[in-house]
Amino acid sequence: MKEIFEENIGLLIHDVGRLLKVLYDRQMASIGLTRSQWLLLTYLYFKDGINQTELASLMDMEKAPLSRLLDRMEIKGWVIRKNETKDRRIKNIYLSESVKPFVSSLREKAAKYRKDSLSILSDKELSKLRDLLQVLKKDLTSKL
Amino acid sequence: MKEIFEENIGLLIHDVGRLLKVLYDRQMASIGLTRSQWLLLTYLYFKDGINQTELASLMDMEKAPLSRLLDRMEIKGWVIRKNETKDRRIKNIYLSESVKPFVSSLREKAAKYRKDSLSILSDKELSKLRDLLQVLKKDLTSKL
DNA sequence: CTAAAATAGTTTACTAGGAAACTATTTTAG
DNA sequence: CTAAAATAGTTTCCTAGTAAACTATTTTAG
Repeated sequence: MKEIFEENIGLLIHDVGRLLKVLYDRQMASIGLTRSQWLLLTYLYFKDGINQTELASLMDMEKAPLSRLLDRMEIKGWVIRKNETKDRRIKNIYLSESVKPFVSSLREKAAKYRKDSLSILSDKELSKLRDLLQVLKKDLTSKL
Repeated sequence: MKEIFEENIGLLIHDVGRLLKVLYDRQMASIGLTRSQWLLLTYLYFKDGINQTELASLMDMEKAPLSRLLDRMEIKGWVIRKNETKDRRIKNIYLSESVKPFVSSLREKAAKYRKDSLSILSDKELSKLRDLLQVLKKDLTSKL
């Protein structure tokens, strides 16, 4: 009877996503950096100074949770919000100076995790999986 | 630069899972039944009277979030907790009488949603995707 | 120029998940 | 038989997501 649920792709995706997240968070617990937080840092690594609306769109998330994520990161001293002078509604987000030197080593750690966590699949399988997920994501996004 | 993230399978899975959930919840909003709640009902449909520990294990979730999910469902009158008389630590979970007649029509609705939401992929692709996800889930579970 | 609309970000209320500490009960070891 | 260990479920604290209402600011239409 459990088979019924193991056939359900939606649930499988949900479960695999949850497992990847839990394993990631455990691995990185020592640094105290969750996956969402890592993702934020990585975006900033490429787009330092981006504003919240653009960042939310890039990260495919709503502005509300991003705002709270930034609160937590700001408290930890990883990022800084700076008001734009020309348009005072806008806040630009920067990696804090103290964190910058660590980001690339964080990225290495995350890359290693990523590789390990998916090592059960061959390169060919991974690329097939990626293709299928990209098609699905695009289609689902259009239905939103 | 966004490409870097579109290649990241972990994030893709996360996004697709989120999208499937949001679309499901929107579709079912009229019934007021979220996906987790639907899943719970479906398990009970097959395993009425199961206890919480077994249910948690079947649903692949911790007992704590299950307990809270049951609280919400009990308030809505969908399910009932009954104490086991032989071992008073144990609580068995039942579909409420008023809900039983609706569960199979809920299941039909959910099946239709499931089919529609994945219609962009062919049967062959879906079965490939399912296979890959199952392998991944099994491997990740073993790493937990 | 000013009132209305749009935009950027925040707050609040909700569901949902994990981890750890806790209570009540039952089982087990000595 | 009793003290310790194990088990079932709950509570609390955290992160994270959606949706909707809100504030402050800027843009736009008349």
